[in-house]
Amino acid sequence: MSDLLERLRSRGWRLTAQRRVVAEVLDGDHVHLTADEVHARAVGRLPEISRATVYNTLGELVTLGEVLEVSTDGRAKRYDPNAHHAHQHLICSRCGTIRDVHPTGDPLAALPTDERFGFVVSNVEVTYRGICPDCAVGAA
Amino acid sequence: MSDLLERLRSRGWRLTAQRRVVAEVLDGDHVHLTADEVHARAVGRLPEISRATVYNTLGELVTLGEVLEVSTDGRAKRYDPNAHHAHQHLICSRCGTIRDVHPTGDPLAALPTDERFGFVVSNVEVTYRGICPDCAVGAA
DNA sequence: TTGAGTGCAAAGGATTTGCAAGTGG
DNA sequence: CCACTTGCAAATCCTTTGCACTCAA
Repeated sequence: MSDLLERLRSRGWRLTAQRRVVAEVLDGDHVHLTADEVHARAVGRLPEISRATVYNTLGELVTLGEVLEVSTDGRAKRYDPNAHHAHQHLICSRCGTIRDVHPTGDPLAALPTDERFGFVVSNVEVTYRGICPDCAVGAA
Repeated sequence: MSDLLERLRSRGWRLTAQRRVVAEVLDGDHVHLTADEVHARAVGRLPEISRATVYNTLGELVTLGEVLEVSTDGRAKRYDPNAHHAHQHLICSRCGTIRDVHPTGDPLAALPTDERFGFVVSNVEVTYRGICPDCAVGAA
């Protein structure tokens, strides 16, 4: 559902064809794409869109808090459109697939005050790594 | 205490001046340096050492499991010499400083079986983000 | 001795930037 | 209309690579 575009518009975000396309690409699938993959899909809908614009737009969406940046161990960052639900990532070490999983409690509570060293802690990222079922089958 | 070099030697790691220097730099401070920072400090002890060698060596140490690669949100990876103690990271969103903190329980246990989607989960990374005391003071 | 390790410089991939031209509100 | 966006290409940053040379074991 594209309440993403709604939210952006109501925030006074200048809506251009390029930006709409990027938002739609992110909103469509719930996979976690790299900037380049977003660009590739965007080109399918709007052939003239440039890579720079995709980067700009993704950067803004991250700043606005509508999209999350996920740095995997590999090189290219991935973008997670699911920023409004607290969730964590489960990454396959072999093929790189990312799945969203949902925490049971508040993971922030796991850090006791005496381990905070005076930091004001506002956020936790939790990433599980393992082998996905598909890769487990394919493994030697 | 450089049992790091001990361990490496006993694993049959070919010991060169460059490798020793890199290991010493990592072993010395418990900060989390970028490859370039490691190189800069290594140059202090061994002026001819090249960046490529530092990258090679860091990569090997990671492969050997002696050092951990930490991908922060920024660009350059940081290297964590504290690979033998289970720990998590507390990162200052403003200045990028990384501190090690120590988990109370096993964070792997926090992911229930029905949230594992058939993955064989072997590892969790937990990263807390916030503002460190120094930056809190400096903030407007 | 001799293959593993090194340095250099050039290649590589991901992302950013400068600036002229386009366009949404 | 006009400040904000875009596209393009070149630039930048981090990292890897190819290859001749060196050195630890």
